[in-house]
Amino acid sequence: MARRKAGLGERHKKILKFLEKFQTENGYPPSIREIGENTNISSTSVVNYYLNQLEEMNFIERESNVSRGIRLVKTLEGNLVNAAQAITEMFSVPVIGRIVAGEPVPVPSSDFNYYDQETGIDIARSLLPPREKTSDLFALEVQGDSMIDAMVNDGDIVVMRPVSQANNGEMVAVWLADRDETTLKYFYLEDGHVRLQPANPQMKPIIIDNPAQVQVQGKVVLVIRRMEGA
Amino acid sequence: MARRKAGLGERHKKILKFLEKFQTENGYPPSIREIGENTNISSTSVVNYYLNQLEEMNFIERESNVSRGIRLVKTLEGNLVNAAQAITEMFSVPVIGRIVAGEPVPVPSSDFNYYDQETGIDIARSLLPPREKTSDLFALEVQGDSMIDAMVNDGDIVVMRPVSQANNGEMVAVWLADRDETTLKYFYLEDGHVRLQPANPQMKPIIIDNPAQVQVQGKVVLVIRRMEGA
DNA sequence: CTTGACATCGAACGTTTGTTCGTGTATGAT
DNA sequence: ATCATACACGAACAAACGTTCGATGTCAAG
Repeated sequence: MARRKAGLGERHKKILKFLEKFQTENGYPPSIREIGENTNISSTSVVNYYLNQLEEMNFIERESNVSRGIRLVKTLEGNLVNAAQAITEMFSVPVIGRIVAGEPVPVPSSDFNYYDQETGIDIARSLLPPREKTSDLFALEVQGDSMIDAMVNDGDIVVMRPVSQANNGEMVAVWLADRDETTLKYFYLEDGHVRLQPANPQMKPIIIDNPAQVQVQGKVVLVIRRMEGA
Repeated sequence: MARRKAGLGERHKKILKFLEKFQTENGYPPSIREIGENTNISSTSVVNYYLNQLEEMNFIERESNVSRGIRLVKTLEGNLVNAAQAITEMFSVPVIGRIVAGEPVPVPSSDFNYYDQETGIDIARSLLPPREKTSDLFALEVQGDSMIDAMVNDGDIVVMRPVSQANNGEMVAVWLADRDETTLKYFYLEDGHVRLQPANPQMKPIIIDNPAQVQVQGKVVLVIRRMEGA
């Protein structure tokens, strides 16, 4: 057969693809024999030969004399596999519904089992402050243009934590019963009244004299806007 | 010693924490002996005993007679470890600077080596359409209130792909030389002129008669807003 | 035509590794 | 006091596993 050009040959690519697939599906790497079985390589020494080359080319790292001691460093697509991309570094938040102006936020009850949800949105842990807990979060999709003053578009995903009391400066979802309206605003309790400050600095705040009329339903921790057709 | 209440004992927790830590650091799970060595359990059968219990409680899954055949299902914090949280499912985009109204977008040159960047933002692959490539993306942090009409706040992270030509309906960063201004708008080329449509539906578009005056610098694929103090 | 590099392979070996067994202690229930 | 269960442990064993060796084939360069 023709000599290998510098770079990946067919067998390299097959092995690399299999490594990614196996690790994704199983949560641990394959053995030398499993790699061979799935790439039509009948000899463990040939698999070893190719793994050594993938290591030289910085696609993987190997630990000597360790079973399944293969760590992906770079994918076939060229993306670095960051050590930070670990089990605890990404999590799913269930998208449990829509947020619209005319209805209260559908805050899940505390015993709601999110994990049955098929729809969720994946979030890198590093997008939240280290002290923020990742449990109990839920996400809502914005429907309509009613949250413009919060700088939030139709279709945006708002990730929230259920709270019933807010601290000053936090962006919260509040239900204003006398207006039949949910709104997203920065919350300030000052001099016995509530100031709900829009994110858009060109808009004026809502002043609520009776704080009891403000039902805080959740605190916004993240907003994600995906571009349609991007 | 006292009988175990239903739920996790001290040794369960130590083992679970070690599993998370080892997998994060090594890219593959530990062996029974490595678990024992790091949790002060001198016997492989005791480690086996506890792993079986963790499996019963749905924290892990095990493959019989497979070395390092342990798959984390749930972390100590209670988060599900999703199969989607795999090597290729999260990646980093370098945050290479700021986007401000008065300067062109600092589009990186095509041979820029992002991976040396220490600052990056982690993004779940699932936030982008499946056909969107993850290479070549870069991120900018918005500085100032000048992108309000794009519904983008000071401090938001805008993830972009360098392009010099846009398709209709895509949100792009364009540099308007005659105005000395960068703006984020939805791009439409129609009847020989360019319509730059703000994201805020209450604002009017910019009409540019001479399309040559519109320098498309990048296409927005994602916007992320983290809440300060969240 | 010869040589060296690369690729391929089976076999053997020793180490790594998980499972099983038997034993002992402590505790709560009867 | 007895029994059942949980917890703890060392030892032994066999299978899983990675590495090494020697052999063979192909191809490009000289």
